[in-house]
Amino acid sequence: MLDIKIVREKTQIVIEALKKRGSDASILDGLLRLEAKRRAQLAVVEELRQQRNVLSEEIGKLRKQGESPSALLENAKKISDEIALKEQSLRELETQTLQEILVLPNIPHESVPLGKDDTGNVEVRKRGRLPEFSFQPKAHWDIGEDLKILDFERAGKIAGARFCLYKGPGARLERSLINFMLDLHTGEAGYTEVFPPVLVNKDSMTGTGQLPKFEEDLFKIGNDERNLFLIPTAEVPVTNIFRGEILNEEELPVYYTAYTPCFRREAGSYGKDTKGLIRQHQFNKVELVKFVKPEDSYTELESLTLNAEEVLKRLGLPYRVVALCTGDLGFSSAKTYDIEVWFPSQERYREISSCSNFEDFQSRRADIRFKRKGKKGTEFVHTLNGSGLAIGRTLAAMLENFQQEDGSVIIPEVLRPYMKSEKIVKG
RNA sequence: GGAGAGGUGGCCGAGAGGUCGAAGGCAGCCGCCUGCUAAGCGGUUGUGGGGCUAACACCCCACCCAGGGUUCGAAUCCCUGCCUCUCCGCCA
Repeated sequence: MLDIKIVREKTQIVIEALKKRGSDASILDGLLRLEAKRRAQLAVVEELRQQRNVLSEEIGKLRKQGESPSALLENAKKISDEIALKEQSLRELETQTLQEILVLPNIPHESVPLGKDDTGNVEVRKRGRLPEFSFQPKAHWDIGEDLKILDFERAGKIAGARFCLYKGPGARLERSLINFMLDLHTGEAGYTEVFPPVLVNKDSMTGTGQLPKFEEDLFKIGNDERNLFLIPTAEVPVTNIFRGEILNEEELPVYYTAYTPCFRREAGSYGKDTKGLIRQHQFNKVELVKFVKPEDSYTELESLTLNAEEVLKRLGLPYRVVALCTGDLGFSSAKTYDIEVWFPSQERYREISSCSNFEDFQSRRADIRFKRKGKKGTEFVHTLNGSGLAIGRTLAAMLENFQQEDGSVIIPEVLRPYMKSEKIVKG
């Protein structure tokens, strides 16, 4: 959420930001009008409340002196009734203003390249050698089915489309990747491992920006009055760990890493990646989340991205890093790097991690603040997160990049202690 | 699922319809005193919003888990929800 004061006082900046994102800046008009009304009404209500307070105090004093306050009572009653009335309309204005401001996207950082869609994204670096094959490389779903480690058909029977049943070395590989990534991040990189709830309430979803705008992407538990949602990413529960809290300056930065399953409706992506592990309703992910001081957030974004890249480096998977342009930037993000891994069967890079700095956009929504030593008041922390990495996509990329002509798949060195084997073979 | 207890400032803890943003203690900050460590003494220290400012100061409003209600007036009374604790039952 943007600061209403900024929208009010630095409207031009917000208009520019919306334009850069390709959004219609005229949506601000209604908000500004509402906000003006809201403040006027607030002044009215506060003025009345003051009058009431003065009268009430007077009444109290008279009572104490044993005199009758009946003359004042009538007036006080009248003012009280009026307050109730005006408060009603103030509440309505507040609700409307909040609704409008919650759907405004974040302001892109000045370093974000201009562009209107993903064609405007800028490649920042490229690492690893693309594999060369003396045969026609297969798609990961064919490799997985031939090795009998991925069973999409039976998953379809159990749950439906966009689910997968992992078996034998496939299931073990999934687990190995989770453990490898968590071990890596909790090592030198210094992240603390957390394992959060994967069902969360509405406030949490609003805190990180999934609600109110993107409800159709979420699975909702409908037969329970708590109205919980399945998380689409660990970002939600982990960022909300500190919702409504004030941290001490010395506690920052906080680095968390979490493995969780993730659940997405994938509404509106019919026909996209219908085969394979790329787009599933349920998938595993190891997430990186940081809470930092504002002045550090952009160096923290660089290091967080490097932490995610390290996984691919150690696995030996070729990848590139892309800076998303203003038109492709996510709703809550001020700046995002996508990490994309090479898929030989598709002869292209596909997103495997998205590392973002949200600045104070999420922390303002979620009310996560910190206090500087010796300074008055509080400030919002900056939050960041990135996948480190999406497990299913990593597994898919490994199958494709490390496939052999005989249909087997070589396990990279770093995973062998987890897999207890060097190779996945048929049978 | 059943029966109780409770949620107050950074922490502990009073309060019980009026002058309570909230006693007291601890912690923190400022100063004094003391030639050791320590102790002692005085003062001070919440958050958000609005107004006015170049800014500070200042003024006002709100906040004692959350949301409603009663009342001229609620931390205090009533209702609902959430959370925590104890006991019983059930359960991976």
